[in-house]
Amino acid sequence: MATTASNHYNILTSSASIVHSEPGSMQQASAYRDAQTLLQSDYSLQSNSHPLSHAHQWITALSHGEGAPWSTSPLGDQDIKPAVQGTRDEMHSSNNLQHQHQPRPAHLVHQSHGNHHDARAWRTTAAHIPSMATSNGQSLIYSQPGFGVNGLIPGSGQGMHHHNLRDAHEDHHSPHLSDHGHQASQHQQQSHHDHSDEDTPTSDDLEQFAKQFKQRRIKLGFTQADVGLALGTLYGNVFSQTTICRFEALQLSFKNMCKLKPLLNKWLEEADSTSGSPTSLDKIAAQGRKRKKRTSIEVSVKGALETHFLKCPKPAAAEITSLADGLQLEKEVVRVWFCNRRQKEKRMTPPGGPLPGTEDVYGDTPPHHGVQTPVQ
DNA sequence: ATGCATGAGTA
DNA sequence: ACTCATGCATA
Repeated sequence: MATTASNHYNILTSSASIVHSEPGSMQQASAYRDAQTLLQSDYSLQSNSHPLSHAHQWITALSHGEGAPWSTSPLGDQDIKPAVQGTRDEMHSSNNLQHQHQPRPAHLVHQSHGNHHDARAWRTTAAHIPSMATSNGQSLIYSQPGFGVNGLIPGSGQGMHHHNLRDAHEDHHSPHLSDHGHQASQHQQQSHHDHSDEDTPTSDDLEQFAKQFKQRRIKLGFTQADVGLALGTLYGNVFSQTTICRFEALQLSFKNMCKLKPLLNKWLEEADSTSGSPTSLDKIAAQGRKRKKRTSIEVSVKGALETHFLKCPKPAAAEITSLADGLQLEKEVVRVWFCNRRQKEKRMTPPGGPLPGTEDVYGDTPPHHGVQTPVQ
């Protein structure tokens, strides 16, 4: 095993620039951030080559037992996003990249499981009409006075103010799922397009937005990390470079994308209105937690795991144990691997391509995906 | 850009 | 023990 995975927990390794900041002085670590920043900018400017290309379709089909979180979770559905045909869109702050998605015929929702009413697929292959059109305006961005700068407040005591709004659900939206792919199943749409931002974007919307977002962000000279921090000063929610990156690459769940979009949208506005503000920021010092060192799994082992995943994406504890034993990995590592692998499947841009016959062989975890989306 | 990890919320 | 949102650390 090549994994450096010895049970070795260390505190803050790497970047020596980060020293322990004591409660009160959280202003260092800028060196670290800067380094990251530079690195990021570099990457960002390069073209991201991704073999991903296609339209996405997430058929969220949950597994039997655990399926159907939409009906119970406070946030309602997870990936079900019935194609909205409201022909309304937003996010045109200053671009002309929008497409117009016209009412698609109900995304052929074909759920097959008699018992589970979950599988719903909504493709977005739809024809993007290159004309902008967009009948109504949008401007669902509400700016609140108080923050002049786009989260890039120089030294404004932005030390600590992050109230978690972790559960910012988009609420509203009827959880009733009519699995029938009958067209005309159009309902539950906001009937007021005045300003409200309570519209559920379509996958296309998100895709377009993400694309534009990245574009603007780069033009404005911000790194993904910058944005993450800015969001913190704007909303109180700080996000990491990772999250911003995933947003841009559509590597988040649909629900997550929807949640982040408004925030990023607002930032974009602020950002380009204040395109010329000093950019001083600091990192919220939140260290001190021991984190297990990242285990690096050998490629061969990874292959084995992948194989098992295809056979059984949701192995039982016992199975995990034996698997771990066979691969000489910690059980926990294997368990987490599967969790992450499953989560990966649920992203907007699922991994792997059209795998031949490896779809629903396990009939439990319905396949959702089949194609991917072009990410830039 | 991504792999492995953490933790809150659930079932 | 899983899902989900999120991030540190790393390639």
